Amino acid sequence: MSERNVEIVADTPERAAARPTMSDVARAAGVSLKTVSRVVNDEPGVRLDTAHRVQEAIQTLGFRRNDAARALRSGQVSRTLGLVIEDISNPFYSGIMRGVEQVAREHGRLLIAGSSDETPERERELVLALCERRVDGLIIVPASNDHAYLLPEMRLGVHVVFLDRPPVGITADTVLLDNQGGADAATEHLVAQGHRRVALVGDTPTLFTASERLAGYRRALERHGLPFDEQLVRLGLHDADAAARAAAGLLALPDPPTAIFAANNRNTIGALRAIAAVERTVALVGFDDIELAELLAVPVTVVAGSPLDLGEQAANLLIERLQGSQAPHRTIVLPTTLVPRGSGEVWP
Amino acid sequence: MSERNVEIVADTPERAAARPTMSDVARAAGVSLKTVSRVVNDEPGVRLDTAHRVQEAIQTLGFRRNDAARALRSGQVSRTLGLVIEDISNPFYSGIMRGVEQVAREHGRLLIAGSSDETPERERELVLALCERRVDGLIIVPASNDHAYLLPEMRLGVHVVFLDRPPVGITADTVLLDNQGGADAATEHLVAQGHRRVALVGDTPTLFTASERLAGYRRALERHGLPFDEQLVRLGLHDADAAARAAAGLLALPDPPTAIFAANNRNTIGALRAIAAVERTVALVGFDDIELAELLAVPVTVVAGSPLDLGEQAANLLIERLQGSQAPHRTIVLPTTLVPRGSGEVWP
DNA sequence: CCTATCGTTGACAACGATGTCACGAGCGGA
DNA sequence: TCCGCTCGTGACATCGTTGTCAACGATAGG
Repeated sequence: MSERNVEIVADTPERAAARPTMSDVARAAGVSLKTVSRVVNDEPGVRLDTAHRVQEAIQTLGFRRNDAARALRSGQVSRTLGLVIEDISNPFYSGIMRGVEQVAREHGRLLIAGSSDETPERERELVLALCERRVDGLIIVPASNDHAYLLPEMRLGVHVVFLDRPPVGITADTVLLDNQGGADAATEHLVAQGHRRVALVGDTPTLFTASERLAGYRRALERHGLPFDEQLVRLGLHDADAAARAAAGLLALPDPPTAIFAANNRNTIGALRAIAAVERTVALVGFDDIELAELLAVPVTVVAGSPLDLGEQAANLLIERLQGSQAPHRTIVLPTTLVPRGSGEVWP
Repeated sequence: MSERNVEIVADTPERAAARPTMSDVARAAGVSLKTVSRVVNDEPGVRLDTAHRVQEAIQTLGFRRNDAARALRSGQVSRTLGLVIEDISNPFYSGIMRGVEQVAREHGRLLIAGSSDETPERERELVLALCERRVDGLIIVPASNDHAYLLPEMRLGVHVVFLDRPPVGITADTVLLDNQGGADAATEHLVAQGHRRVALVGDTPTLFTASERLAGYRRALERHGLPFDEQLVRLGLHDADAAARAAAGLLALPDPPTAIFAANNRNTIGALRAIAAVERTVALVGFDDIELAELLAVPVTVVAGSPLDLGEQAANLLIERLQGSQAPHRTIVLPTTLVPRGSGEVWP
């Protein structure tokens, strides 16, 4: 038949050798399997020179403990936390992720993360995949509108902390922002500057955060005896483009608003674009901080919580549970801060 | 003060029960362990009604396959990719992460990620922890200046792809941006506008990306017969504040530059701040895109590659290896694009 | 001098899954 | 009737590690 055509290329990756196991190390060091295990795990009861010989064998063979076997044998500790967020590449969520990572690292754990893209099925898929991998615990920014599917998992010992939005249909540890308070403060700030027609640009009120912010907005208006004008409220805006169109619509009204409260970072960006496109000055306060806000043509005033804090608090709650805490479920509400930078302090 | 950090107490979490195993399911369904395994893995050779009974038992018991045991028994496939980047919360890197995640998902894999914080030790720590967890492969944005420590791992079958910067001391698949070309194009663009004194604000040239961009800058200057003026070159600037101070220094020179090339996103932000602080108009082109660039007082012109693409390409290379490709190591260089937005097209 | 104790080590089972192989029932063909 | 075949199923070894317990020599105590 045809000759084999051997191709020799410099730098071709080498064929994989077999990973050495503890037995291999034991043989090389002339000790028993168990002794190697003791050395690897810093257990007491190994003479120093024995330990030394084992260490050397580990080095030369390039041994690395097989975590799967370890996890299998000794209970289910994967030393891994699972994180499900909406979109890894959104700065708000990557900030959260950073906070979670920091705490995880302090406790010797790694992070498996995935984006749910705001779809319930993907959230479920991710969560179940994480459970199969036996993560020690889960932190979830919910996209789903029913978390009953988590009940069996939780009953079987998976600890879950909800972040940014509360779970639906079950109770669990939760970390939230003070959405109502923040929205109230933002609106209040605009009213205090003398604005009487304050518009709202927000996401769909089926989202917990969106409806809370809407409620805060209404609360502030009511407190000041201002009417809630449906014409000035645009909801269901999930991306910056939709928000920009909605804001443009607001500004084109016969009796347009003099100020806008944008209820999340994407809405703020949209509102900014719409405002930039008209001659008038229009006041703007956004919910969530945005990068470079202070370098914009008109620096943006925002109310914001710290994503890093959110992540850290959630991770801390989770770690407490992993350490055996049987305390009742808690909901932690983190404050928001008003950061005046200019856009909220203007008047037409 | 109003209440902050409100804690709302709800019900107490239940004590963990034991997770059911395949044996439990088998007992419940009145079949053997192996049959359950077949059902769970969609293997052929199970009668439909048997399969159905097993499915039911799985449902009622809340069985979830133990991935550790599975991985242990059947080779080392954790269906997980490891990603080591500098900082999860930096938009450039979270863009990369998103790209990697997308490809990983298409191939049924999850992502374990960690931040190296640009320190070699942390990179090593992370990489080794990931190897212990037997990730199928690694994608690394190197912080270390010597990757020989990876050789044993690679010999033992861990596939590694380097991203954004090449490895040092070993060869492996690598995905880079066209740093020189991009820097050249940025400088060229400024020179074409008539600028003769173009400054450079960059990171330390021990970083591969920084030195390449410096080289591109020099190349463009030389091509146009312009002198390389050391006074106009500020290096070693790793964060926005340092870059801002350096840029301010440049602008305070007796014969200041009329244009600045900022060699990464943090440098660009610093330069923007410095420019905003002086009366003069100063041209600016940045390397890497920045969010909201188009909404800034003067929209920023940049040369940029797509972080998403970077991540996707790297993940694709890795997946190919996992599927057994023995091809020689490749280095893929992705192009950058010049995006003129205004700041690069001004003249004092 | 004999036992009790200690420090060090190893033999062996077990974790929960998968791969191999063998078994019995049912069927068609000789 | 018997053989050979397929189909559905189960018994059992096995992956690499850790927990349990026993064995060993050395030392101390009675």
